[in-house]
Amino acid sequence: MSENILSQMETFFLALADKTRLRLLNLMREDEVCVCYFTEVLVESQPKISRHLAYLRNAGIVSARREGKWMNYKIEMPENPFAARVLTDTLEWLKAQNNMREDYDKLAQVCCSVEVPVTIIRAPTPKTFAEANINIQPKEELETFLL
Amino acid sequence: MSENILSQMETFFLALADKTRLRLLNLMREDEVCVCYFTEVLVESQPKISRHLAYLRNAGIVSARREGKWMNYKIEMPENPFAARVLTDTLEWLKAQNNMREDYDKLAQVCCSVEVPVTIIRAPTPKTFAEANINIQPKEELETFLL
DNA sequence: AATTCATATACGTTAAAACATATATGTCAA
DNA sequence: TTGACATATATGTTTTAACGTATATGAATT
Repeated sequence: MSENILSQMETFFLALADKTRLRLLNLMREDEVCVCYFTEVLVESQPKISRHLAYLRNAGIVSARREGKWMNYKIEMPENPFAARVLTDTLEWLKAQNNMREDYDKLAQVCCSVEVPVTIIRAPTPKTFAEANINIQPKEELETFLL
Repeated sequence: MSENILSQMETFFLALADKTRLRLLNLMREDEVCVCYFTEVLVESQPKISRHLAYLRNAGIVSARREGKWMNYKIEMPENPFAARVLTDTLEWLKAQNNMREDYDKLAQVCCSVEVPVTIIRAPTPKTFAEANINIQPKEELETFLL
C-alpha cells in the first residue's frame, strides 16, 4: 500500500480545497453546529451543505451526531499528527480572516437573535452561544413564527 | 474582494491535493531541482511534470530559474504566514513518509550515480548532492552514453 | 399510522482537472 | 544559421467534481 499515504494526503487537502467546506469548518471551529445553522448562515441550498459535510466526514475531518431530528457536526482532529497540525493551522488561518469573522458573527446572531428565523426554531444551539442566549423567546412566542 | 481570501486558500490547498505535486514538493524540500530529475525519479512524462510544476508556480508555491537549457524549480515560502506554516507542515509530513524517502533516495542516486542516465547527462546537480558527487565521470567518459 | 420536519442521497447536467499526444519556444553547439 | 536538446504550451479527450432538482430516510408530533 505504498501509495496510500499519498492518496490520504490528497483526499485530506482536497477536503480543504473548497470555499464552502472552508466556511463550514470555520463555523465549527469552536463547537459542534447543527446543519440548519449552516444553511442559514451560508445561504446555500440544503443538499449542497449536506454533500459538503459528507465530503468532510469521508475525509475524516468532521463527525456527525444525531440529536432527534437534528444533525450536529463537529471537527474531528485527525489521529495523524501531521494532518492534525495542518488542520489546526488552517483553522487559525480562517479565524484571522475578516469575512470568516463575518460568517462567525452571523452564526452568533442567528443563534441568539430575538427574531429566530423560521427555519431554525428550536434547533439545538451550539454550546458557545447557549449561555449567551438570554434573548430567546419562550416556546409559546416562537410558535407565532410557524406557518 | 471579500471572497478572494477564500479563493486563495482554495487554490493553495488544491495545489497540495495531488499525488504528483506532493512528490515534486518532496523532491524540492531541501534545494532547487532541475526538471529532468523529476521525470527521471517519478517516471512520468515530461509534459505531465511540466504542467504540475506550472500549477505549483501559479499557486505561488514554487519558482523557476533558468540555467541555460535547464530549468530549476524550488519551493517558494508564501509571504502569508498561515500559508507558510501549512506548507512547512506539509513538507515535514512528506519527509516522514517511507515512500517519500524512497523518492528522495532515488534523487540522490540519480544525481550521484556512476552510470548517469542518458537523459540527465550534464544537467545541473542539486546543491545537496553536488559535494557528494565524487563518482561522476569526466565529460569524455559520459560522451559514450549518448546515442 | 399518518404527517411533518431535518437531513441525506440519487440522478442528470455542467464545469473543471488530468492526461496523452503533438507542437512550440528558447538555448546551446556545431 | 542549422540542428539538437530541455522544457513549455496547445489540443482533444477522458475523468472527476460540483451543483440543482427530485426523492428517500429517519425521527418526532399529531
